[in-house]
Amino acid sequence: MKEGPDIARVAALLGDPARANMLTALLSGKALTASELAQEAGVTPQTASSHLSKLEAGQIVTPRKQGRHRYFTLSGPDIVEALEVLMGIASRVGHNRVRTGPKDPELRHARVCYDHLAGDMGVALFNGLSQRKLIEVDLNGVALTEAGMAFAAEFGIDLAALRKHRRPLCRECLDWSARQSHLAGSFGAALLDRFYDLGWARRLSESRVVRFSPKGEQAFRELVGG
Amino acid sequence: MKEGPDIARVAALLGDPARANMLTALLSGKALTASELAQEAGVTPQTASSHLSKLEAGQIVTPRKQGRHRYFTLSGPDIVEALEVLMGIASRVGHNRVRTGPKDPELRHARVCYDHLAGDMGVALFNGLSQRKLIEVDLNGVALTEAGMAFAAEFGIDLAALRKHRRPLCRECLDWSARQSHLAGSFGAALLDRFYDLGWARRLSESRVVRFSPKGEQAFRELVGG
DNA sequence: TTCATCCTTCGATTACTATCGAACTATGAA
DNA sequence: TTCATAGTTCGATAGTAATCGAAGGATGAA
Repeated sequence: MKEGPDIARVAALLGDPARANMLTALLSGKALTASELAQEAGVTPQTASSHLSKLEAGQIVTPRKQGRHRYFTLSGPDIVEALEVLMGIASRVGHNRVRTGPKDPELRHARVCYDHLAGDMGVALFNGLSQRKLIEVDLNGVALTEAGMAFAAEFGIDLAALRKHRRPLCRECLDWSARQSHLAGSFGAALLDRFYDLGWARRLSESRVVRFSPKGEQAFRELVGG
Repeated sequence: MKEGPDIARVAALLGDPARANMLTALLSGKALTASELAQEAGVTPQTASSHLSKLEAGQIVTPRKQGRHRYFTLSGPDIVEALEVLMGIASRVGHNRVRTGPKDPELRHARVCYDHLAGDMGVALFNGLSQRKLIEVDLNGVALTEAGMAFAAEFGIDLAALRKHRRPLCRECLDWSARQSHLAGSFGAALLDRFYDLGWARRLSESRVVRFSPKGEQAFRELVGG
């Protein structure tokens, strides 16, 4: 008997640990099967199935059938945004999990977090840009500086085009392997795209690993180190 | 035993109907007392007290003691953002409440939603800007057009300054009295500020009502109608 | 001091829902 | 067909948390 859109229903769907684990796994951008999600969440397939049907009914995830598998993805950019904001709040208030990340050293080094760079190199990128005063961190979050805008143009990123979309240019995203921030938002995504285009790195198929070429890693170091 | 920041804890705090009602009420930007929040949520003071201590422990709200009252506010801009995103998702998937809004006709006409204009005039503003092609709505949300940027400059809004902050320029916010969208985001807030500065409108103290002067309303109509 | 108001703490109840074992369906492989 | 794998449905259990009545501070007013 109150106002407006029903926040509680949506938030409750994200508010169960098992479901939150599944959704966090889907933040990688990869479509995952019900069994994979069950394992990610640490529950049995039956339980996962129950959760997934709830998430599906609430239009948080979208299923796609393929053979005898059902692949799930997040149902839209607004879901990604919600998860990112919630991660930001959670890390601000100190609600962190104990485990520090995946064992695979390649994953820890450089991987995709939805559409931007995460892992040690993601953190290095964030810190490098920050030290070079291309981005600025304050209480309200992250933003590009004047110098950062000039850099973007020079690096081949069309900021005007990015601004056409609702998505924030810069967002801080806490890295669960390195326990530090890396850069999300449309600018973060655009940077990774440029790395691909420039031949610095490529994404391994069927994995979240981003592999840099020796030349690419060299160039990257100059970018963040200089 | 999983990764990163604990989304579930935060989301669960927002996922209870009573708490969600309180938080939605706080979106007005006004500090509210525990009793007021209890009434907004439709629960007894004891229950509200329990909820509020949880929200406080989770750093979702911040209390301020004044006499024998305790005033609560949302603890940061990230909380506002989270609520707005969740409202967007909820309205997208059709999770809406039954009641359509406050009875007070002045509140329905024009009121503050945190820091931007809501109510019938908020909706009129959104539609007017959209018809004049100053803003553009697509699947990903709302964005300023080229013409919109020119308009902003002319109207005395410094977009470059707004872009310094993380907050998105434009965001759609569902209006619970009119059941239509109005404009949130830093641009939406800046517009309302200009209305104040130009003397078109003022905010009644101790209320969410925005009262336009006759001349102001006239000018507003030209802005959105032309 | 006495009283009223605002809010909290305590305890008991109730209702919900996450969980898993067991059994069932559907798809693909041999 | 027969078997294995992926996923779902059902039913029972258990743990959790929302709720409110009753009682207890704390603050301000008279």
